[in-house]
Amino acid sequence: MPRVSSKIPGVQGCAVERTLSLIDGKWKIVVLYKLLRGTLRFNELRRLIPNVTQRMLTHQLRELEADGLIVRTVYAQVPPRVEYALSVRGRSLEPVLMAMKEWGDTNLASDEAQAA
Amino acid sequence: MPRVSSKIPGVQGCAVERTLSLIDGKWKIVVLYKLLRGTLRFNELRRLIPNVTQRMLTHQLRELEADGLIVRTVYAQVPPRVEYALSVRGRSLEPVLMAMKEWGDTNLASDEAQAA
DNA sequence: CATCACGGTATCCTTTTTGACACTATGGGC
DNA sequence: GCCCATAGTGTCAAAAAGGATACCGTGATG
Repeated sequence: MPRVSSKIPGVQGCAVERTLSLIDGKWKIVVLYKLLRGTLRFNELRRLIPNVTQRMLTHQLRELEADGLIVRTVYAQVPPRVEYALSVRGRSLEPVLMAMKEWGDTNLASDEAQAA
Repeated sequence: MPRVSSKIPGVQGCAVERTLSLIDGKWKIVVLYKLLRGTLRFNELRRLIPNVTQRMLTHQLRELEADGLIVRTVYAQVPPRVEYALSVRGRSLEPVLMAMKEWGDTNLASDEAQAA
């Protein structure tokens, strides 16, 4: 991911870039997507997202949390119980996710090389 | 960037991920942004995007072209003249870019740590 | 003759990101 | 006593992305 490019604040397009930097990361979007439907526990996410490793999932969740997009709730139990949910801010990303989904659905459907 | 994660097609959220993979890359979004306003030549883009190196700009433009988002037109002149413009497909990304911009404008404005 | 602008390439190196794999603590079930 | 599940962490290594720098050919300009 880009991870914020220009050090100079105020550069045009900065908002877009910064937004992108928050949802970039190989699994973040999927995580956000899954969470749109409701709170999930760590291993539920793991099962919903095949191929993601524990380390990666943890890492992405930590970044999403640090960016204030999700909320992590730990229940002091044994066995541990940790729940992840979208924060208000995270849920506000829904239009962005949806715009991307719609674009993808109509523009990436079945074919690959369709320039214009 | 993620660059497409799951090999298994049909995974939910795939469209979003693939869309993301197209606009990821440290400068792609800025390039697309600049091109929303009209055709630009290589060095015009360079001047509009401070900090980008020639190598990076070329690279990003090539990927955008390969993905069918922009169109590259070479005029057989000396000195060379190469123009870049959004393709129809590229322009159709406008809602996505705009959704990201609006989100960024309202959610990243001035502050950083505002969880919820 | 030397220099500039154009639109790149080629090469090398560093940083960032991702992945594999092992390991941890606790309590319950068999 | 041994294994399972939970929700991680730590270490190491590979791969990908990004950046710095130098170079190319041409024609006009000085």
